[in-house]
Parts: sequence; structure tokens; C-alpha cells
Amino acid sequence: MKLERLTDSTRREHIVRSLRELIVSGAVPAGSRLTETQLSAELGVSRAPLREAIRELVSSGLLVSQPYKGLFVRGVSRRDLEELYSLRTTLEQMAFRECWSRRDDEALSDLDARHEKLVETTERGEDPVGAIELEMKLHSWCYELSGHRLLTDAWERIMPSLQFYFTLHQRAHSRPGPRLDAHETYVALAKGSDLAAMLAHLEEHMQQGLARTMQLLRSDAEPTET
Amino acid sequence: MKLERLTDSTRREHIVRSLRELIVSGAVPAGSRLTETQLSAELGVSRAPLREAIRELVSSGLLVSQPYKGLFVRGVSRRDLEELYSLRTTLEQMAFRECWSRRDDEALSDLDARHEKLVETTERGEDPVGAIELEMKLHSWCYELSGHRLLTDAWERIMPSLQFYFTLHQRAHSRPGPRLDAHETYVALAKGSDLAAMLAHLEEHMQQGLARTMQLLRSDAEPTET
DNA sequence: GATAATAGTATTGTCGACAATATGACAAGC
DNA sequence: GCTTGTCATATTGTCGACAATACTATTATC
Repeated sequence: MKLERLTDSTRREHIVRSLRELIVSGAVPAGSRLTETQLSAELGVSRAPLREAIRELVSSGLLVSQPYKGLFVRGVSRRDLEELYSLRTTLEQMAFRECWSRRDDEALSDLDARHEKLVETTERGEDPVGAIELEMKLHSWCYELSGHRLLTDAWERIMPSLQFYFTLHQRAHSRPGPRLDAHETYVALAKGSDLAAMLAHLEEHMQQGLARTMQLLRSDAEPTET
Repeated sequence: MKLERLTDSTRREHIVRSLRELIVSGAVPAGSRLTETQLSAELGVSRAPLREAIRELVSSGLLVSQPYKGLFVRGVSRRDLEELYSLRTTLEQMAFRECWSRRDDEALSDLDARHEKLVETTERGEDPVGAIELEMKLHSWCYELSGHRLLTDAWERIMPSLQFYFTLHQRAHSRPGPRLDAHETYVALAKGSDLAAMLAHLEEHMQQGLARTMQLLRSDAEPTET
């Protein structure tokens, strides 16, 4: 029997998850100023593990540290979104290529199962924020399928920012951000046999997502820079 | 006038650079076991900033942390190399695309200048390890040219591992690892006008690099796993 | 002799206090 | 009025000590 690694032993990991959740869910709005002292008091931990957790969030772009001034929750600017989408497109295309060259049918049916679960949750419509998280996990699963650890790591790094944006988006328009049909398409793509077509479709898919996103962004208040 | 930001104020940053240098240069061999206490004594700093530095190196894959056992300098396995090269190829192709769509002629001539400097240093042949570092910087410069911060970050994360391997390689065979003509080609590529050709050449270029590398690896002692 | 309990040791995880640093307000001088 | 120096304050950076944890060797027991 293989044991699932218990992920939560240390406080540092717990803090990372707590803080990420707070930011990504929008509970702490973009642009907010935080300080280590205040956080350590509120979270009930000392600053040592807190600082290590913060570094991690800074490294994934969710927080910006301005030494001796404070920590700021990073907003998602237009430019950030463009970069996020372009890098993401490149990474997912690569993931597709890797999956395609492996052709692991069993894993692909697992993908179906996961997709099914996502659809259920989303259609019930109870927990839109949770649905976004599930969508992220769906993509993560594809990366894991590729068996490419470095690639997966790269995705995991930009994922929180993406999730952050989707949640913002979701709150602003109280409509399901990510589209169900898009997921159908995505899963179908991942299972496709014509690689070139898959890549082209993915690219178009992403560009559409970005376009829709940018359009909505234009009607929002200008998001926080840096 | 725009001032360069002084990068070295804190100890954490200093430790990161010191440790990275020690590992990447091969002064601390792959597989070595390190402990926080020992390191803090040797480096003359307390464990607080040291731990933060260590996290960073773990995150970039140079160290592996085994809680309550120690820190281990990560070797570069065959599989690691494949992943490193494939991800790198994807990222550099993307960087090329971005640069190409910008067409910043001034910046491209800067690239020439940097290349010139690299050639000088390498041809003198005094400091092979330094030459590797210069090569890394040459690539970094291309990424910066792309103006894509996220992409550049992704590169900066895998760069230390790559540099690590090149240095290992260099020491093992005491021959210039990276090839000068390859740089010529690379710079020429970056300045090219036919994007599709550029991408194809880059891919071939990378595959050749990986092939040569794997061949040499086969003759080495099997590098440390995990 | 083999096995399980146990104490000892090495290592990381965490904490509270202190030092260093940057910032902003305010006063002094030109 | 504008600059410049100084000082108080807020914040991060660092430290040394202690607690928790996991590994190891030893011992006791069957």
C-alpha cells in the first residue's frame, strides 16, 4: 500500500494554504497592506514560519514585499493577464504534447471521471469558488498526466494567480467565470489524436478566454498595478 | 538617470548566492548532506535567514529537504536532464516568439555586445566556470528582451539546475561544455527574421545539446538520483 | 538469537526578544 | 520658500534558546 503524504504537519505549510486561500478567495482584497507582526498575531503563529510562508507566496506572485513598508496583495493588471495567458498557453501545449506522446489510456479515463465530478459540482452551482478550484485541479491533473515534473511545477507556480483572477472575476460578475462547454472542449482536446489540431485548438481556446477576460476587465475598475 | 537597484543588502540574499555558488560550482558535490546547524556555523549566520535561503534553493531544485534528516545537494539524473531540456526548449521558443514580435533593434545590438564579451572571456579560457555563468546571462538577457516577466521568472527558476549540470560536465571532462559556435548560432537565431525557421533551428539545436549531453552522461558515473 | 521497548542523540520546527533599517514628520538653516 | 538635517516610529531582519520530532543504538525480554 502506498501512503498519501500527509501534507499538513508543519505550520509553515498550513500558513501558506491559509494565506493563499484568503488572498485567492478575495477575503483579503487586492492592494491590501499586511504586516508580518499583524499577521503573526491574527494567525497565532510566530514570525519565523510566517516569513517562510510569505516568501513562498511572494515567489508565486500573490504578494509583493516592500521592505520596511509592508506586504501588499498583488492585483492582476492587464499586462499580468496577458503574460499569464501566454505562458499558460505555452505550458499547456507542451503538456498536451507530452500526454500525447505517452498515450496513457487508463489515465485518460481518470480524467473523464474528474471532469464528471467537476460538472456535477458546477451545475449544482452552490459553490462557485470551489468550482474554480476544481477546474484548477482538472488542469493540474493534465499536467501530472504528462509525467513532467518540472513542467508541473511551472504550472503550479502560476496557478494561484490564475485562480485569484478567476475568483475576482467571479465575484465581480457573479456569473460562472470558466465555461462548462470549455471544459468539455478541453477534455476532448486532451484525448484527441491529431496533435497539431489539438495544439491549434488549445491556442484558439486560450485566446478566446483572454479576449473575453480583457473585455470584462475593461468594464471593471482598473485593477491594481504591481 | 535611472539607478540600478543594489541587490545585496540582506543576509538572506547573500546566503542564497553563496550557497548557490557553492553548489553550482561543484564545491559541494551532488549528494552531499548538509544540516542547518552546520551551515549556519560555517556561514556565520543564524538559522532564521538561512532557512529562508534554503527554501529558495529547494524551490529551484538545487537542494532536497528531508525533514529531520538533513539537506541533500541534488544530483542531475538522466530524467532530470530530459525534463530540463524539454522545458527549456519550450521556454526559449516562446522567448524567441516574443522577441520576434517586438523587434527591438537597439536591444538586439546590445545582445551582440554581450555576446562579444562572452566570446572574449571564453576564448581566453581562463575561467571556464565563469564562462558558463556568462552564457547563462546571455540567455537571461534574451528572456529580458522578450519583456515577459513571468517567462523570465520561469527561466530563472530552472537556470541554476542547468548551470549546475554544465559545471559538473565541465569538471568531468575539463573541456568547454557549451560550444562557442553554438552561441554564434543562438545569437544569429535571436536576430533572425524567419520565425518558423528560428523555432525549428532552436529545437534542433537543443536536441543536439541534449543528445551530446546524454552521451557523455552515459560514460560518467551514474549521477545521484532523487 | 531474535524482537520489541526504551532511552539517547541529532536535526528540524518554533518562539520571543532585540537590532538594523527605512520612512515620514518636523524643525533649523540658507 | 526650499532644502537639509534630525528624530521618532513602524517594520522588517536577525539572533539565541527551547520544543518537537524522527532516527539509532542499546538493552531487556522472550
